[in-house]
Amino acid sequence: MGRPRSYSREAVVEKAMGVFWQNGYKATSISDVVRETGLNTASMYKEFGDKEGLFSAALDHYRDHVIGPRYRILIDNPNLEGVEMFLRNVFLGAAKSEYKGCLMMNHLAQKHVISPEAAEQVGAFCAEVESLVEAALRNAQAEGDIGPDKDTAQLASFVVFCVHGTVLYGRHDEKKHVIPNFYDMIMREIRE
Amino acid sequence: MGRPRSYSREAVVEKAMGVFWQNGYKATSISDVVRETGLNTASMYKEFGDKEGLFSAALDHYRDHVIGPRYRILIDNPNLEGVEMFLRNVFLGAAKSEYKGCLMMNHLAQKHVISPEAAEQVGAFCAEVESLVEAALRNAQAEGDIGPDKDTAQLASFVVFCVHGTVLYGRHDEKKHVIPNFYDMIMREIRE
DNA sequence: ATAGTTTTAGAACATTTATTTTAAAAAAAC
DNA sequence: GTTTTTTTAAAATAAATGTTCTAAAACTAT
Repeated sequence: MGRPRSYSREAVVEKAMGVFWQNGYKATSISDVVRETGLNTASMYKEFGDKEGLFSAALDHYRDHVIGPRYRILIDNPNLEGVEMFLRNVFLGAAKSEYKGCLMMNHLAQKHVISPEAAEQVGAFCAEVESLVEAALRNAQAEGDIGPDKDTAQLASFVVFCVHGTVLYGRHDEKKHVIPNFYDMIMREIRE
Repeated sequence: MGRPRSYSREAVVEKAMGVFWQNGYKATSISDVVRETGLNTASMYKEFGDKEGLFSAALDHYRDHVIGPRYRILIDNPNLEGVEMFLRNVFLGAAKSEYKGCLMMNHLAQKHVISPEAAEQVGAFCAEVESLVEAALRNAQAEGDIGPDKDTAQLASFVVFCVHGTVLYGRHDEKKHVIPNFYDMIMREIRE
């Protein structure tokens, strides 16, 4: 009952995410978001509470709709083959994308610019993806696909760092062509 | 003639750099800088023109006094040994540092938050350090210290990415211990 | 000393920002 | 059709921000 809302929450979050991704938290104003989403200020605040609430929703959306799907293949194939497919996808996809960096990683160096809660979200995200990779690597080790002497935790850190950091460096536009080659380097690091 | 200034430009830039480094450009207010440096607003604007001018001076200072010295050893030893010493220093030093990331890299994902001129400065910096590394690697190749099939440009990209990006990831505090091990991985990548 | 020059402290200004309020608009319930 | 409920549009507010101005302070040269 009551007047029906004229917006879709998901569409709004999707667009807001784009603005935060492009500008960073602090450099994004509510006006920017309002302009981009078409949603008015009052509804914005009613729906998300405040700017931080909106950012938090954007982070969740990023996890669930941008990064999450890319890790799907690793969840379905928690082994060396999964790692391989995952990395191949990531580095081929990244080469075509806009190189805005990883929304989460971009805010890793700005932990005290965002709220403690958002920092927590970012930290949890890093831990989560790293443990996904490590689980796959541990299985690979158990199956004898990688050496028993390999430090899977360290390798997982390395992989996540490369995956979520390379794209950032890729923003330096003329270096785009280098990105896909990271795939070979990383796999060699895991295998040999 | 005239009243003598009560501040040292270099000391001011040094402190301003620290604030920008910690917060990022947009999240740093002139008030923050004034509070931190003790310098008053008028002198700030007389000396640097505006906020962008101050940030530009901070970037220069970072290049000349923070990163520059670390590359000294590579300039003096433009060969494999130089690369080795450089990386050892960087990764051992980074393990002890504060993990604020690389001031320049932190702004790579925020190119249009800062001014085009500052973006230019950041880009030039990346190109500069990369060509330093590549020069050393090319010499190493000429001297037969690394294989003739190695793509020195690509390796240089990889090294710079790791050097200036790892520290960023290192901010994820509990992973600090992983950082020093990157040294081995990178050297293996170069050598084998 | 006085005049001239530059820096300083801090008030002043204009704009932007995050957020709240007010009143009209659009639907459902009775 | 009136009441009730929720959303909306836009004005209003309050604080923060980038920048400029004013007048006093601190020095040099004459």
